[in-house]
Amino acid sequence: MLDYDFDESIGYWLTVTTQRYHRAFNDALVPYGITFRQSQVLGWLALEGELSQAELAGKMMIEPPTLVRILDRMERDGLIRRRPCPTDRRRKLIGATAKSKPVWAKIVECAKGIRARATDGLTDRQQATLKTLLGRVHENLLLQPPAELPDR
Amino acid sequence: MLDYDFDESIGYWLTVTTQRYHRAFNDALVPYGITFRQSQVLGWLALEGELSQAELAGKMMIEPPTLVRILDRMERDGLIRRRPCPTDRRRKLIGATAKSKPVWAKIVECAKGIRARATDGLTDRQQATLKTLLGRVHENLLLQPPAELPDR
DNA sequence: CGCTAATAGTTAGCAGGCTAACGAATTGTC
DNA sequence: GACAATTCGTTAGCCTGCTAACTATTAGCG
Repeated sequence: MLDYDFDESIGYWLTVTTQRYHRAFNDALVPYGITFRQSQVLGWLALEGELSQAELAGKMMIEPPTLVRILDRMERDGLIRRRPCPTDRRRKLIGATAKSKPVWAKIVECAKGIRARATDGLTDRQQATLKTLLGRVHENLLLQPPAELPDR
Repeated sequence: MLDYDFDESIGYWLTVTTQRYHRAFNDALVPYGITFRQSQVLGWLALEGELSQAELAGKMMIEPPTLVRILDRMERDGLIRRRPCPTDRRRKLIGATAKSKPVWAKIVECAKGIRARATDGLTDRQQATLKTLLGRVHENLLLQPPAELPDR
């Protein structure tokens, strides 16, 4: 039996921690009928104003087809609006509706609450270290996989 | 406009880093026709031998209904076997098939490769710190959410 | 013994992640 | 100006995550 201890792996800890984080976030958002990803869409729109789907997908680091259905649901629920771009008929501009404004206020509350829970007992310095280390791992994995060696 | 900077949030870095990790892992496993979660199933079976679905779900930290379909696909592909438990007719014991053995060897290779890529440039001490901090965040979020205050 | 409670696995339904492939529109180039 | 390459949004199909609700079985307790 080949041994590989999942418990010792960075991947294991990334997986379970992120899963917990998303679950906590989504649980906290249930009363407002919204999800983690949907809240992130509203977050970017609040920061940047109208964005095309490609721009939004880029900022959220997800693929465009993934975003399409998230936006479909949000449009169905009246949280966002798709508007044809006046200068490029391929593009659609995504904007937050008036209905989403009060929801966004609640999201910020939830986000701060979850963050406080998540970082309980960690110093500011430790939190900064965590972000730095995660950033490094992220960057490492962004690079192309090592060139295909003619292995075997 | 309420401001909440996603880029500064621990949740943001957890999300994007874990996503990259899973994508890299899944990409590396494509040649073997298997996924990250499926490889984890084989990992636990290699470590522990036969397990019931509830035990397996517990170790993988996912809900039983999520595991059911993962196992359905693995059974369809001949990687695992479901066997009725002789002493408890509710339970089914999950075991790895002979066909999965060579696949498991490949998985270990992939896992080590991804881990090496992910931790490139990090000292052993930094890797340990990362795991410790992730463990703390995970533990924090495992606790019940703060008792419902009669807010508003 | 018998009834209730708890447990194991499943199904259904929803949200989200990906790739491949496609039509419509724009850009670039000759 | 016309044709190829690129970009944008979408659809289809697969895998993974959750909760709620169901069946079958076992455990607990009077």
